[in-house]
Amino acid sequence: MKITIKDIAKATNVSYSTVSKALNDSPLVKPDTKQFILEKANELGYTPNYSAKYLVTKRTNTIGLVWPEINRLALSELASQVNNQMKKQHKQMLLSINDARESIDLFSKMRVDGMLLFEEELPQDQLPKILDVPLLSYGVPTINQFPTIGVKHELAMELAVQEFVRCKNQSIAYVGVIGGSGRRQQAKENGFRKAMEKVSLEPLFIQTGGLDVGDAMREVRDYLSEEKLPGALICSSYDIAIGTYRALRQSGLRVPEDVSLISYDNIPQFAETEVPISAVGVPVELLAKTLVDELIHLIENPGHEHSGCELIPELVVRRSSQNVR
Amino acid sequence: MKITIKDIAKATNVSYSTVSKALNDSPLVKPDTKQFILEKANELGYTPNYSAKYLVTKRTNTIGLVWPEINRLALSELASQVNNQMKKQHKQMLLSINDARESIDLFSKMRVDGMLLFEEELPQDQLPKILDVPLLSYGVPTINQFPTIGVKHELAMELAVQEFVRCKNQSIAYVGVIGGSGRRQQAKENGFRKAMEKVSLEPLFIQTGGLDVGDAMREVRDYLSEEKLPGALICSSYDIAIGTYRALRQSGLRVPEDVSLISYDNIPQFAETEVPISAVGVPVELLAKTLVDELIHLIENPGHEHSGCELIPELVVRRSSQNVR
DNA sequence: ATGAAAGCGCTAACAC
DNA sequence: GTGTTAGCGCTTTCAT
Repeated sequence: MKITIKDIAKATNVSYSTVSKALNDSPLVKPDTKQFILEKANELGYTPNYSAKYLVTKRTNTIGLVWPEINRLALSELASQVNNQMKKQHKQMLLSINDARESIDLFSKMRVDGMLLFEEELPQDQLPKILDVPLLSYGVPTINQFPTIGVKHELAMELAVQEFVRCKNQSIAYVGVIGGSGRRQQAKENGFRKAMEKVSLEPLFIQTGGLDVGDAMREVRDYLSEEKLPGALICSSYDIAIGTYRALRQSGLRVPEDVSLISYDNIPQFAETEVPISAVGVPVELLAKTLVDELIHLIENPGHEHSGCELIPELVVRRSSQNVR
Repeated sequence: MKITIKDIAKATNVSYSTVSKALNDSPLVKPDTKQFILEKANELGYTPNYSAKYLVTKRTNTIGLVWPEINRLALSELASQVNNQMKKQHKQMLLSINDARESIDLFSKMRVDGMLLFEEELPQDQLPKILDVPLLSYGVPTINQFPTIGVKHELAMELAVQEFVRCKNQSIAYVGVIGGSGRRQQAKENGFRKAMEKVSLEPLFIQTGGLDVGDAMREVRDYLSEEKLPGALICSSYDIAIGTYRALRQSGLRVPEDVSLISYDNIPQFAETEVPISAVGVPVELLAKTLVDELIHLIENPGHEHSGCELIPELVVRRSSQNVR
């Protein structure tokens, strides 16, 4: 049924090793022969078998992206940009949207060249400790774990808080998952606490319980019905910001006239909301490029584990925070 | 470096064929031996090599999802539900977010058991005609192409138009890509034309040019600045609906008081917008289940190609269309 | 119940 | 330049 190089060999009257060389564009094959073989291969509808190839080369040229939480826009944008970067490096990227354990397991068995992990709910220490495949995590760097690219979340939160303070906002709340198990979320929350401490303000919190747009919308709405709303909100992600905004609008509150907003996640989509939303975070292209470069470094220099780094976030001011109280 | 069954064989003093049997839980191996081998394998950190396995079994138990447009929420929800269904069927799902040609190519070389294609911009006839791997498309069924699961788009548009008519809306516009090359979008557009014809109303159009939230927001905003807005809008997808809604709000228009809205895509997220949005479409779980069942059928009954079917859409009325004019 | 050996499709020495 | 061959890690007859 399936065409193999042996079939091509038969059809062209050369040995199958010559076919192999021709297909791999080896200089050891006479151009005419090569040409002829290639044509025949095409004609027969030959599709190389990557499994067989891998078995001898030990390279799949494929990397796996472990991405359990598929519908978070900021990560979707990151995934997309990572994919572009990978293409530039001639690596194929495959995604798995099962939970981290399962995905890592599958990719390991597939023998991808490397893996990228978007950390979310699952604490890193629940993952397999030893792995034969290099894995780079986008999360929170720690010792004795996978190499990790992180973000200086404390600095991000400082930038946001300082901007609010500059605009004379004293009453600042953090909207997001509080006390959850996801390490990126924990880091943001802690960053906020420390940033508020630095300016001697009392940190306020709105617990969303989850990371979906709907979680934020529900919880902010409930909060509004019971408590006095702070004048300034720092949302922990794009989706949280969208949910928060919707809840505010439902209650007739205007942004930035009644409430100022700054969100975490530095992605262009914030410019395209009803009211453009100010944001802090590492620019997504930079994040993508760093992740890809670092992973490829890891693949090509095994053992050379430097445990990762933390990138510098930036503040992008848009309309949602433009109101001096 | 990497542990193979031969290493386990050595460590347990059995032949590697026995190890193979033990690892595959064959009844031909004595329970004690099996147990011992399994323990040793675990201890050594053995990870099966799927490539080698495939080479002999011709099964990867893996299906590939070709999904070029990653940040469309409705498709992201569908992908997620498809993944769940696959898990139930003990199939691993892998995604590729490169363009359709490249993704299909990669999955073919990987010899996945089957492929699922979310059709979008690329017309189906630009894809390879013969494929050794079964491919099921989510798009618009046609003869002489891949088997395809579609939607009765005309009926969907009828449901929407009729609902508007029932609420005394005479001025109805379709918001989406007009005259594009994507077949799903074409089908929606045509469905709208026919549905309007049936009720003898003049079809109006707002061209978004693209499928992103931002495209819709920009174009609807521009439209508003130049033309009189129709009283009722049918948005072609979730993202288009969100963009449209944002543009309306920016212009101070209220939904449904000033404008009524019904969107294509039957996903639960429509209940969680600022104003819950009415929608038509095949319920996403049904769509997911049908796609998975049909693909598995295709894999297990090669040659038995029935060219696909069109599912029945449903109307879900929410607040965005609840205004009798 | 266990082992020996063939072979899946391919690459990479090495020989000619 | 081209052919021969070993072997990658595994499953699967077929012997024992």
